[in-house]
Amino acid sequence: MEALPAAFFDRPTDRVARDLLGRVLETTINGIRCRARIVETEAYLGEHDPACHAARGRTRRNEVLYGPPGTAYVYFVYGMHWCVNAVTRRAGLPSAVLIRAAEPLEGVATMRARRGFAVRDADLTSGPARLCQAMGITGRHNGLPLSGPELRVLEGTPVSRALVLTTPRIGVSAAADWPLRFFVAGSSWVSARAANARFLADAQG
DNA sequence: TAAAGGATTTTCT
DNA sequence: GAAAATCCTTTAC
Repeated sequence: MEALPAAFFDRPTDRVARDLLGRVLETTINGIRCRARIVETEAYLGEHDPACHAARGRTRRNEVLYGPPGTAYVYFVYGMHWCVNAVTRRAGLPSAVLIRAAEPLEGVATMRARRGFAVRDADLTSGPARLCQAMGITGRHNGLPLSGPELRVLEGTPVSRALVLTTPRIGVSAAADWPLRFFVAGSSWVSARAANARFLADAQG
């Protein structure tokens, strides 16, 4: 399977987020290969998007967002978790797609070991920080191309149907009421947050 | 089964 | 000093 070219990511961010569903995230760390099929993404559009890390301009933390498309933006949150993004659009335009959940395909035993053997299968990779922990992605990978030896996004098989959720933030600080843009494939491996948003969307008709 | 609170540290005000 | 693109455990119903 081929890695997606940088040109794939040099497009409007919401389109990249939609098109990443069904693609395959691959890590090869210490010679151990893990693969997972992406089932949930989230688009962060740029400096004008208050949810985006670049909303308040360029800082040391977010400078990778301003770099070329097709690189990994890996950041640390809540004092303990890593999350991985694919940087989109040309250098100077700070936007990215957060990879929120995936379905384990290969290297599942390693994922289980990294996550702790007590976790249930359904919790292995169903969240942005869970996914990074299972795949072995850390700050070491920040700024690396997504077609490198350790970290890649492969062609996979794009999904024909997807759910697009534009929702208020759920379960985070109450003051933040700007919309988030989730893209979800039909899968049982989505995060609790997307499942909740999906439920709310259904409930509202 | 849902809701609430803690963990833990970087980042920016 | 406060908040953060989260996860996990505990507590209550």
